Amino acid sequence: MLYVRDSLDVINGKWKMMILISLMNGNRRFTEIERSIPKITSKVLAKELKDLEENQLITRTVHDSYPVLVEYSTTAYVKTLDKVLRELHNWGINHRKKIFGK
Amino acid sequence: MLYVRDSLDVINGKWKMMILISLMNGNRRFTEIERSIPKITSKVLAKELKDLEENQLITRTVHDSYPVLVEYSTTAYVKTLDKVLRELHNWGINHRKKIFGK
DNA sequence: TATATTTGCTTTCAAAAAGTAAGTAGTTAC
DNA sequence: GTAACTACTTACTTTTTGAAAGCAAATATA
Repeated sequence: MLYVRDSLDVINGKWKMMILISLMNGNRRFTEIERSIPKITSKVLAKELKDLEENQLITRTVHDSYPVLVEYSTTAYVKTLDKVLRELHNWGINHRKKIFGK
Repeated sequence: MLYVRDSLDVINGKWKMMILISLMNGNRRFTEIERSIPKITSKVLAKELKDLEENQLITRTVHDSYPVLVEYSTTAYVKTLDKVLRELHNWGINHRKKIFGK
């Protein structure tokens, strides 16, 4: 289990996974993403997006149109997180059952 | 991916997973655990152990011996996290390869 | 034309979390 | 008697988070 630490260093945090999932669900614009994640604030979202970009998990594209659009999308690399996310999802379902009964 | 949030609420944080892994590896005493996790401080460890206990992921047993011993161990429930941890481990290996090259 | 609203953020200030270092009570080893 | 170990706690500093407001440019509404 030595390498769990390495994973956590990248994807740990209250929001990173949720942002990745939001992007995988097709949200691309800043405000879309913000609205898709309950309770996140724009300051935190802006910061986390920068973080994720630095870690090459997402890309930020500015479209030179009128009005200027900024689009975020996941890189191919994020697909490698699929299994992690699936297991977290499964465990979440399970845990919810345990806590709230049935 | 709706339930990832529920999982994160419980096992998120810089240290929780590492503490669970340490316990799964056989460490049971406060100081053992502390020594097994680089850079964790006793204050943070004490707090996280309380958290994990409240979430019923670990148990704390005080042995009324001389000297008094305190032992921590994971509950059966933690076994359900096995897959999550395994995937995080795998991804960590993979990520390390990507960053440092093979 | 004037006002309101949207987008993609940034700024300011307050609160919470995390880290650092030292301390403590009891026990035991030297 | 001095030092060391165990399982923490306390006091203080630094970092991170959060809440709220602001902003420039553009578009929509009245």
